[in-house]
Amino acid sequence: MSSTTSARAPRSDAAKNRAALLDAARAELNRDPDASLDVIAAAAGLTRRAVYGHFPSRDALIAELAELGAARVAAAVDAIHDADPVLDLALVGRLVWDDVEHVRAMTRTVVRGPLREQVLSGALGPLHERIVADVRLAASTGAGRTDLDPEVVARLVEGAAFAVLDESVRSPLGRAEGRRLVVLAGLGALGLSWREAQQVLTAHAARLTEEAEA
Amino acid sequence: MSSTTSARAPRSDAAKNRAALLDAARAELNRDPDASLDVIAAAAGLTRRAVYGHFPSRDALIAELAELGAARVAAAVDAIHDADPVLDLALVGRLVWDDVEHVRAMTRTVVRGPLREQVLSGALGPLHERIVADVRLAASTGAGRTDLDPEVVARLVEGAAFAVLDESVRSPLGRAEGRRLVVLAGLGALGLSWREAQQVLTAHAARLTEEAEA
DNA sequence: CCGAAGTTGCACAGCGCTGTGCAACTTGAA
DNA sequence: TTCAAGTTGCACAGCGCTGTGCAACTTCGG
Repeated sequence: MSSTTSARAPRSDAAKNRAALLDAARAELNRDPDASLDVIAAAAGLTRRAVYGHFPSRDALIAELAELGAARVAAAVDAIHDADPVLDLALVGRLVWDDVEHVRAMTRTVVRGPLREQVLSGALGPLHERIVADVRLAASTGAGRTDLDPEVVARLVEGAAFAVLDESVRSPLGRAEGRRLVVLAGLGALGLSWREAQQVLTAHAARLTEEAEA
Repeated sequence: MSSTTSARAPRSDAAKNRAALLDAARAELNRDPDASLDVIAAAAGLTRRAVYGHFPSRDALIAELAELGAARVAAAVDAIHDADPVLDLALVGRLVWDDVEHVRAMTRTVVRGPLREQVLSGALGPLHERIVADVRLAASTGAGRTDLDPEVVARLVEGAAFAVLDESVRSPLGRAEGRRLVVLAGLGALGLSWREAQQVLTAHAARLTEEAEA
């Protein structure tokens, strides 16, 4: 279109525009992973040219977006722990899902794309370690599987979560629905039977399936 | 490059070159999902220009490759059945893995890319239906989970297999190793505990983990 | 040995982007 | 008001491809 910058504050604070760009990028890339800078800039009320005043390159913009998201997830997950490794794992699943669910496609492209390593071993590194620790602890208490290397099990748990993400992109899944699925799939990868997994879910419904309290 | 087409039969049968192109594409795309026609043609001992004598476009070449692969998988899986849904599912996992394991990356890009729908609902449609049927049957016999829609469970099972595929691309996994993992992950998604899954694996070792007999 | 199918080599147009350079303009801040 | 930071609009180069056109040439099949 004409990209009519009609009712728009073309410039006020640079910082504000920068934030607008990140927001727009989040939204547009969530809609189309290959959205061009033109589209993103327009959605932010700016010109493609102006983007280069804030970010050196398209990749840099996306990388920063990924970093921000990862940091947010890390913070959300870091706020809640539980001594029981099984419940802890379930909690992690729930928290991550809740934090990411509204940008599923964007998350998916980051986690399936070249940024994967950078993000997973960066801000989300501690999260992976936590999962490994949970898997190991669960194995030692007899709740989780002992037939595979904990590191591999952790990957499978993460993979199960990603599978739910895939599924939720393909066939739009409700927020609450996905929340349950993530937990069930994760616990399944941990080695629990489906009845055990369901038991965990119902026994701790308040923390696992209900909407946030505070 | 020089790409010296030195000791090469530049042309004999057209059909042979066509096959060579498909082979080369399989290999090159397995190495790099974005391999150009130049690279593929050179690997087949031909020129990029000659490719267009066999395929109307790059996409057509890749699509045909995907179709061929899917048909092969479908045939392999269709040759073996079992009345027990749990064992049947495990068998499917094993067979698919064995058939696909040597072109993991290529498989991954097809199954994660735009060809996904076309292939999964095409030659592999019956396979999906078989999985759904197994899931449903397993649920009715009490062996599999009944807490989720069979269609969703089937997706999770497939997702678990894809997760193993992902893992096997990232950290090179042995053929036999992956075979076990696929089965275990699939049965986990079906709702079995890790002990039950292991039991299935050892109880039917001949058909599930040992190398092909005939 | 002849014709046709198949191949080569080259040139070129096109695609949709990204990243830059630059002159002109707008706006915030002092 | 003044100045600089920020923005716009435009033009342009570049990228790495894909897909075509065409005149040679090579080889197979008859």
